[in-house]
Amino acid sequence: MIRVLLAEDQAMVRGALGALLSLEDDIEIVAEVARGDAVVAAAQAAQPDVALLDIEMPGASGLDAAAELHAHLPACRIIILTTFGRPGYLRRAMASGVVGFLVKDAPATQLAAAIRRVTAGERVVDPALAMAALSEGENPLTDRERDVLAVAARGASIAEIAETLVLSEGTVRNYLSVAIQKLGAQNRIEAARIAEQKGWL
Amino acid sequence: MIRVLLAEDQAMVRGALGALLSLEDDIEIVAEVARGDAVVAAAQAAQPDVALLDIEMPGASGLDAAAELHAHLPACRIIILTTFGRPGYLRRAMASGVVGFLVKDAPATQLAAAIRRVTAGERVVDPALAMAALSEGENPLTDRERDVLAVAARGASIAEIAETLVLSEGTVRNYLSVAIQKLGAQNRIEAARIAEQKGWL
DNA sequence: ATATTGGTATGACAAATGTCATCCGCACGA
DNA sequence: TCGTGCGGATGACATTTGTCATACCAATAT
Repeated sequence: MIRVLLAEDQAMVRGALGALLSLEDDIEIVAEVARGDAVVAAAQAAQPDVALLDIEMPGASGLDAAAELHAHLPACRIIILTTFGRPGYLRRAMASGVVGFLVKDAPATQLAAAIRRVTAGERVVDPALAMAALSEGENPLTDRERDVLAVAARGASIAEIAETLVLSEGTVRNYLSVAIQKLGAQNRIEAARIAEQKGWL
Repeated sequence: MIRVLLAEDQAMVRGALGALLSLEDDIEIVAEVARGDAVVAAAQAAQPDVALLDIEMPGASGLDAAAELHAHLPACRIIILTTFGRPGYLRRAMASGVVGFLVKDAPATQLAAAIRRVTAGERVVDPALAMAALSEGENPLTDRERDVLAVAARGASIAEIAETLVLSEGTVRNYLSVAIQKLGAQNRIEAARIAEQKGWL
């Protein structure tokens, strides 16, 4: 039996995925969590062979959870299962010890197949997504540019961003200006959208 | 047997929900679609008792599909199953002949229960969401204000919005200004976020 | 018949935003 | 040790955005 931990915040989706996997004779759900910051503790208790992590979760993102989990239980294979196939996510995931990356758009049958393949030591990544990650190159933003853009994306004004990040307003404007240029956007709203869509946020 | 049509764009979630419901002895999935504009045709072919519709779908939103489906097959009970419990969505759904409204955060067991209840003629709505819809009141935006805000939400500049909607720039500014005030926002980014979050977009 | 409301438009003005040049200090690789 | 890049800052400037008053017309509500 392959022991699987399932981390997904939406209860109905979690339950449904659990039902789907339980239909397989060789797969067993040994833990279910709804928060990113509950993954490691649950994994230490349940000792799963495979952890299936959503990215969008409260507490900590699936990517953060993956890095931490990999550090604590290196034997546990990690598969990211997420809504958005942002190339930037794939990059971060691979750097966090993840061996599988599936998007929820893929057929349901691929899920069990992916679990078996990573258990056998293979890596499982959607080829189209891998291509996109390779062709799009690195995140061109510096850390601070990312920070500023992330706050701006929530509708904050320059003054609010400056206060949040403890910067002068002029500095915030500079970072935003650079980010807008690097991303080829017209204004920060568009810049934020582009960065988010690529998983650079 | 209760005949169910399942409309959800993410294949993996759709497959998982199908697996979950197929475990029930009295429920049978008779049709699965991935696009909003495929719902009515599939329903006419499969004659389901209950249609389970996601809101976020390509082609047409689940709410649009609900209205059309209700017009074509009034006997079919419609349940909206969606990620976001925006009160505005609930309002629109109820006006479109929907009898059930579930959020994906709810426990998986509620899904089959809801299907049985709507089949028995009951209405099923998350009480917390119903309260929110009642307390938040109507969408305060006029049609045009909504249009302008919707385009602005995608990062367009005033000039681009004006071009898209064939308006003068001054008019666009006026609408945005009014929308910002009505929503109690600081700028159009925040206004767009508020409107979207309430399902008013 | 007469307000009122929504859609559209102008013009003027203030505030926020985006751009640019320039500067400082610090860390890090060559 | 010297350059380079990043984090941080300032000041000036042009442009965009947000606000407000005002106006006209069409459709409703009273």
